[in-house]
Amino acid sequence: MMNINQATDYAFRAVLYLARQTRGRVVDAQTISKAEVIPMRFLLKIMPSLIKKGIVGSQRGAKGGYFLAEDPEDITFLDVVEAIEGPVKLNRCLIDPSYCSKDGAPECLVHRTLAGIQEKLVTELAGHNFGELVRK
Amino acid sequence: MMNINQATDYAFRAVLYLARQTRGRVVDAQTISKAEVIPMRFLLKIMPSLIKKGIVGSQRGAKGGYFLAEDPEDITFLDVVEAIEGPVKLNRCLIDPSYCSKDGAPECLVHRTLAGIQEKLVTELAGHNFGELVRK
DNA sequence: ATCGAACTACACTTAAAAGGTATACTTTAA
DNA sequence: TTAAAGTATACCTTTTAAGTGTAGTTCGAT
Repeated sequence: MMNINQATDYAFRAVLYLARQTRGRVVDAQTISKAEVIPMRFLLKIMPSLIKKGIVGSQRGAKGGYFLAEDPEDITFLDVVEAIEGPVKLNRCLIDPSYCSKDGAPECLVHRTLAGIQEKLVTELAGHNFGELVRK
Repeated sequence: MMNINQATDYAFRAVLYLARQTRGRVVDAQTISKAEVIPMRFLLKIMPSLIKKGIVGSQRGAKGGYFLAEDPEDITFLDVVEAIEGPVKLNRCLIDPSYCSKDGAPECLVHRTLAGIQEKLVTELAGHNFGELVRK
């Protein structure tokens, strides 16, 4: 069914929430959790992935929280997907040919076609950023 | 990670195999299984889904097997994906809003954006057919 | 200094889906 | 009438998804 997972869906919404704040504002997890209806502990678990990717930053301790680390215009849907799920791959074979039961046969037209479709998908994901969403 | 599943991958290859035969030729499961390196019992399990969609036909009994029920030009990647996995949906919310923790709020820009991306993906999948692959 | 608010790390649990296998049955050409 | 071949259904095992628990660490405020 080809879907993004729940964690990514939550991440999109958390990033959009932060993108809507005045630049640099620090918001604590509970506030985001309530506003975006994301289970608190789950949010706390996925934020580090966004941090590692450089999308958000965090401040620990009292009055701590999260803030956007980049300009919303520079954060694409692809960035968030990759932060949470790793590289997009329509088919395992496209990343690791050892998964292919035809063993990465270069003549596999199915996989070559999927590779082309995947490229279009990646381009499309990279074509939407959070600045665009904030302005809507 | 957004991928199609193994069953769909096998289905692509089975359909391509049949598309490469002279039109209407009946090929039994074991032959397809061996040629395309697809576990026999698994292939037998997924073929009925292709039949229900009208992509392939079957003949039971001795000398039975499967054959392509349509012109390869008329069978798209989307057809096969939908036969095996059902409708493409990047996010559960896009099919069933009750899954959305924000409960299908029409103002959910994330989901609206994903809907647009999904549409592009569907178009792309529908843009590749098996006649094209056979000619390559 | 220290207390508590807030993030971090990591392990655990539960449920669902993926992937595959087994058994029994039906159809049909020879 | 029999063996070859697809069909139906149910089962099993492994992996992934989604979420929770526990024990930290950091740091602002007092």
